Amino acid sequence: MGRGKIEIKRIENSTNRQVTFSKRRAGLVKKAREIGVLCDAEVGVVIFSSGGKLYDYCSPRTSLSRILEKYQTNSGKILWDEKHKSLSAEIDRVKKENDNMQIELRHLKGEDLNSLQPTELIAIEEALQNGQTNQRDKLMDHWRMHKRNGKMLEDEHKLLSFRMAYQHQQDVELSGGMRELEIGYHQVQHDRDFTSQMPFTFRVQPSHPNLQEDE
Amino acid sequence: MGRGKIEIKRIENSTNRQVTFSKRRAGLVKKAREIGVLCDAEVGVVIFSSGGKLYDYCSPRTSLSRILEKYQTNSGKILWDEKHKSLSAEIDRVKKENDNMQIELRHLKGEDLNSLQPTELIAIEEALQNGQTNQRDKLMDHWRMHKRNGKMLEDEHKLLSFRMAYQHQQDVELSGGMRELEIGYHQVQHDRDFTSQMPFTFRVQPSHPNLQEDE
DNA sequence: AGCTATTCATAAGT
DNA sequence: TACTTATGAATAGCT
Repeated sequence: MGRGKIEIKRIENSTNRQVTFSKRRAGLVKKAREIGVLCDAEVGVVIFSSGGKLYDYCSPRTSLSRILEKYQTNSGKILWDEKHKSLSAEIDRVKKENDNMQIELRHLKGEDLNSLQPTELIAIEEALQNGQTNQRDKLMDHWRMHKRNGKMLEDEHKLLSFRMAYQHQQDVELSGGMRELEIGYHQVQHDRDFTSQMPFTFRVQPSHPNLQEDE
Repeated sequence: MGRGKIEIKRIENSTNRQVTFSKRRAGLVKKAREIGVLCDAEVGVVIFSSGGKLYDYCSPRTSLSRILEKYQTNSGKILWDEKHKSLSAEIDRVKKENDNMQIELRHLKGEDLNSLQPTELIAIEEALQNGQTNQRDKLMDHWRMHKRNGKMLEDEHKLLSFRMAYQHQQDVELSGGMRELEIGYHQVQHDRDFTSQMPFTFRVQPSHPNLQEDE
């Protein structure tokens, strides 16, 4: 119900997310109010934005505390006793989530790779490649922006130039490191099915160390 | 929003009221779920039908009790006993840790980079470079081991060869993308202090697309 | 904050 | 009770 259909998943752009949050929060509260009036129901709504800010609504003639009390009675649970258990469970859950993220982070940083299979290593490669592409695009954006605005400070200029030159050097070294592969590659070439699947010409780039400097 | 417009006031016909209640309750919960997912919010909804029956909803990764607890903390309406406070504090601590890791992960994967300064982007670059080096070493280990043991299965052989050739291609492409930098680099060369710090000869590697194939 | 083109939710009808 | 559909609402993308 907008100019386009959207997938129900976290909105990555934080401005859009904030705007959508405001609009939908208003919509949700309106709906809550309407069902209360139309159907003679009691409704309580509590919303925490991702920034932790609290918003709430409850039908007139009552209060959230009263609704909560009624909730306790009706659900047959005593919230405050239950809370204990649920808090502990919550801690466990979040800690587990932490552990998983920790592992993923380690892997992306190249740690604890020993137990991994080639397939898993390749998945990591893909993530890294992807991250690298995005990061470089962004750094290049900075470079271009500064250059265009002509207000790149001396230090920033140095930093960015140096850095991007460094990136290039790293790429060349990585390329070089693959030289050993040539041997293996020739073996592979005998396999027609495989070579026909290769989407590119595989060629090692020599560094041409004897080219003259520019000036 | 139906076959006709309706006034927002109590529906007198009890059958209609009941039907509308069911439909709108479902709609309300759906909206609550959506805002939670889209905007990364925590939502809790409590509804009592006119008959006094209880319905509720709360976002996944939390519980109604936890939401209510947070509500009370935020609204300052009820005092908590110390034990619960400390549990809550623990949760907040762990969740914060969680959020930080989430952010770091996103950054490494190249997401949410817009707000970052060059310095921060460079830190990410270093982590990625490092991870990449380690990951490739490890993959290369697999390759070598299999080759030495002579027991590389056909499929594994293909996978590894193909992958490492792919890596090389990616490196060449990354190198190519840096060509624009030459202009900026020449400016930097005038700065003696800086160039003397550069630990390498920076030179753009052309792809030599017109080289002949082997054999 | 407003403005629409669109998609969505739902009041009636079956 | 559940399904269908004509309509009014909600809202995503823009400005």
